[in-house]
Amino acid sequence: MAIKTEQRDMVVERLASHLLEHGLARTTLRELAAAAGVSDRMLMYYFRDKAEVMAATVAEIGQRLIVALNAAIPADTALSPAMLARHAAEVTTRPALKPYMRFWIEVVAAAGRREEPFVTIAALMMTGFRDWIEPRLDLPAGPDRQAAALGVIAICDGLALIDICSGGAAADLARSALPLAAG
Amino acid sequence: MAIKTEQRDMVVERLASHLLEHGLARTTLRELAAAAGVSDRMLMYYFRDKAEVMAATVAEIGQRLIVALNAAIPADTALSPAMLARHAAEVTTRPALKPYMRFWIEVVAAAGRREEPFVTIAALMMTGFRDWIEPRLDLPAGPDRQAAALGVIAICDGLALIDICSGGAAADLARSALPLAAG
DNA sequence: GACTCCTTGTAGCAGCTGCTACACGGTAGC
DNA sequence: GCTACCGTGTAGCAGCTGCTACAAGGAGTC
Repeated sequence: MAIKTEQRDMVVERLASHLLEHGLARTTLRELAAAAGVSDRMLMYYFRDKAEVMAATVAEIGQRLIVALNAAIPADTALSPAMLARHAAEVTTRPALKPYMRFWIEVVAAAGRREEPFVTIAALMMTGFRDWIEPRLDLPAGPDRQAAALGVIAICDGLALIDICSGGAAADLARSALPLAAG
Repeated sequence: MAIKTEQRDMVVERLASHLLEHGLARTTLRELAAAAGVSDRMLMYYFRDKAEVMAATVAEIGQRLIVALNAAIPADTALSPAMLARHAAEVTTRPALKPYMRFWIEVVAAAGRREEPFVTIAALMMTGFRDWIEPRLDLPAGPDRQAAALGVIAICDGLALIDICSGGAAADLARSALPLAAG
């Protein structure tokens, strides 16, 4: 039993890196198995089906993103919504985090077409982001702080979309214009 | 020849409605053909390959979105970036336009994984949005106006993402917090 | 040594994928 | 009437998809 769970964890780690690079869609079991260094037969031994593979891998990627965010903006930070948004947007548009944002948008797109397990995962990850942002805001807990956290998320995600379509320079422009556009 | 182009146009119109409802990914030629009321054989007669079908259909959907936006916010509008963003975000979160935003995010996700024809189409559509927003801003043409247009797009897209993951109420909350979060 | 169970390779299935070869009726031009 | 070409249906191909049946190696237990 130990071998199985250990192998499973290793597979998930490798798959996380692979999906971050190659995207969520158009993945086949054989491709995933090759990327994980196992046979597709074994993938179905470690996991019940493909959906379980994807769910575990996306969860792993979400965790990595949270870890990266923690490293950039520690838990004892206390900023105004505008300052945190500015800081978070600067972090999420860094080259190191761009693959995560690209991947996150793919998850949302899959959730938008009501495809499981992505509907569930997207909602979970959104909750994770809110729980990460809220304690870093210098606001008392409550509806206003929740709304501010959602505002910060909307800003980071909107900039990520611009970045994908028009590149980093356009995203920087958009970021500079946000105070004017959202005022 | 006339019949062919007429049929082609009709197919594109029907496919646009179908894709808006069912999403961009996981579409097969046979499914598309059934939705268009023709045989898959004919689909490949009207179009060179599946990519051409998708490109034409996505372009049609983009046009419909622009038409809907024009109806809501006419061309002779002249608003401050903040006011236009507020107005545009209110429009794009309406139930009638939600499918378009959901679809747009799917296109961006496909572009993010560098999948043609979506890379090209996403860039084109982004340009279309900018060209739609800029003349509706009460700013002189120039870099500042371009940046402001990008800011408006980032806001609308960010809110669309929130809407997909957490629902309309959360998107409304985020919208209300934007002045605070982007200040 | 016999037994059991975890782990793994081989082989393959049924269904779907994008796409195509081929045939054939209709219509326009001469 | 003949030819040429447009439009369309039938049938199917080669490759891929998720998933599985079967068998067997290996380690531990008695």
